[in-house]
Amino acid sequence: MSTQTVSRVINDRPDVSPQTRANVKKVILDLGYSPNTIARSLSRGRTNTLGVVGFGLKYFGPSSVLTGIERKANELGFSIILTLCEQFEGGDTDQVLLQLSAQQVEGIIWAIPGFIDSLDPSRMVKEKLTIPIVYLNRDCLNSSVVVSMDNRSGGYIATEHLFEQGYHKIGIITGPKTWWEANERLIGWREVMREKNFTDIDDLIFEGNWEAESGDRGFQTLKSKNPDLDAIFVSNDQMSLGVIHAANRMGISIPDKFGIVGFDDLPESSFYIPPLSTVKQDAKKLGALAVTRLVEWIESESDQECDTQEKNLVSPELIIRQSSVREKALISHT
Amino acid sequence: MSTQTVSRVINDRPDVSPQTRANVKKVILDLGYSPNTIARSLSRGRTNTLGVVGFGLKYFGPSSVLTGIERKANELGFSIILTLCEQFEGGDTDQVLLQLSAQQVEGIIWAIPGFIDSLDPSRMVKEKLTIPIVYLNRDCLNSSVVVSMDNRSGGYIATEHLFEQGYHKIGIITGPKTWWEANERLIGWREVMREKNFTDIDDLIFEGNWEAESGDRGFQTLKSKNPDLDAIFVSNDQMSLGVIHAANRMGISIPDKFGIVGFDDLPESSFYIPPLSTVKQDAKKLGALAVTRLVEWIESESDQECDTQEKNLVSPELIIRQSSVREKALISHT
DNA sequence: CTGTTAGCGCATTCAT
DNA sequence: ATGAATGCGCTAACAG
Repeated sequence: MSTQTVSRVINDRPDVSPQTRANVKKVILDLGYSPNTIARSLSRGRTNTLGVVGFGLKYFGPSSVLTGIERKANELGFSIILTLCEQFEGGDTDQVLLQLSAQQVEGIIWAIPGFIDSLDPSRMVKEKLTIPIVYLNRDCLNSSVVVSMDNRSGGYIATEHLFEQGYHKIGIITGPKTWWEANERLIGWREVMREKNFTDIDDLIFEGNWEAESGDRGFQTLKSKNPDLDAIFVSNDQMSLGVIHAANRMGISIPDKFGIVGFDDLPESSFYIPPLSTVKQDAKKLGALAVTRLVEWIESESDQECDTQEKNLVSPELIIRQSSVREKALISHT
Repeated sequence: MSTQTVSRVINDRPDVSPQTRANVKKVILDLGYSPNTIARSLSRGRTNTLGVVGFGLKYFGPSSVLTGIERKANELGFSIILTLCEQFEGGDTDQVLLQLSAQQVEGIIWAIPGFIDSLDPSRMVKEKLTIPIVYLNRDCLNSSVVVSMDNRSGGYIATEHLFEQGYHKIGIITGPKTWWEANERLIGWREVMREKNFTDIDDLIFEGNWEAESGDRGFQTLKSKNPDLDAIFVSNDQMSLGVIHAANRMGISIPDKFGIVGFDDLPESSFYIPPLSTVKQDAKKLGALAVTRLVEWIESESDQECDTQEKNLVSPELIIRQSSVREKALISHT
């Protein structure tokens, strides 16, 4: 019995007699044998492995993205090698990319949030690497494949909703301004404000840091600068909680005197007091989409990088709960 | 120039002349060459790769554990292949283990929460596999290496604290009773109740599902069964939020009329209203510890499985905020 | 249908 | 200090 025959059986090749095939299968089962993937990869020149570079799993969004990535990759027959860069070690990102490349991943998902002064891989390294890289949640300007949440539209619908509910002066608490996502949400807000003919809106903007504590501070700051402020679009749910906290402490009732819309739709945000209206992003879907695009690219073999940059936007959805609705109609927890 | 010389340079072997070494290094840099890890693994018989099997990243705990695992593995020079089993596909776990083994991981971290009717790998497969497996957060009874949070002690200190604060009748909202962690926290609570000479405590127990919504239901149920109930130990922070929500709706003021202690210490739980007292678990540390133990085992070569089962408990810490403190002393958000 | 030959890229062992 | 031979476990290409 030669190794080839075994190889054929394992790979379900047609050219084996049913007899031998059965025999081989039986022995494989008895021995508990499983083929060495490493050797197979070396021989085939394909690893069926994807590299994922993330920024940390502290927040719900990134965790969901990763889940989406893993599930979809698994479904398509790819394994995931995970690397997390929590701290901003400059230049280390090149190292990560090189390492992944050395491990022969067939493609990379770069899920580091797009900073303005970013810890991106250097152009030099990127050009040397021939592996497909799909970027997540960042600017579309360059010539790479980028898959993103439509943060801008999210900011827009949130703000628009607040106006529709009869609030008159709407501030924003942003994420750190170096983050692409934070900026996009801000732009969405700006668009609505422009349409409503607001000018001189700088005093309506507070830069938070994604943490609840900064939402608390943001509310105080904005409210003191604008006593007539009656609503805020808050760029994530954690900071929204901080806002609720501060409003509560200051005796400002939500949603009667003050409206809030958050961003993310954490599982628990429907249990805030009051339940939080928010922009829901389907991060799992985003992750899955990134994998789909990446695998398409890998499978296509062709070196053509980007064809459809515009199709890679995932739309968020406005979830209306009590924190932004003055009428007493909506009380159910959805 | 033979491949050997290059190999020697790459692996920092001493027996190369400084001259050639410099040359080779230069060329490597110019070419942007990096060694093929796959081939190296095949040749060396070592992959420097760990397999991690998780259950999902929906909650803060598992995400933090994974972060801890990745960071520590990276530090020790190991890569991580991640597999997530979100759904209970029975028997599939064997598949996962086999797959990981085929990928030649040098060890596995099994971070699937310990269910009673568990989706554990089958004994058959486990015995065939010669790879070290470290289990996370589960029972210590068997002969494997297990690294866990000390959930029991967590339940104990939380409950004890509530009594110390002058609450008299203390219920518990548990996680799903099939989870080992949920059970352990319950046991901790039971111990205190026994010490306080409570009998017939079944009506003080409500089984939740980790979600905020079940905390809400739990509070209502327990309160209606026990009108004199004045505190609950809630087995995670999300459910605690549900409890706060329900209490608020029913006009029961916290902490004056009712005390709550949660479990986890989510980043935002200090911004609940009121800020939540909770049992903080350092999940990153737990993940890191699992990796440390696993790598020790791998490096030790010896087939001796477990030496120090008892050392692998990580202690949680009680964080006291307002939800369990009647005096108005503590108002800071820590 | 089955076996033989060769090679994936590297590292170990032994020569030189 | 360097090079040549050999093998890791598997598969592709060809031969029988």
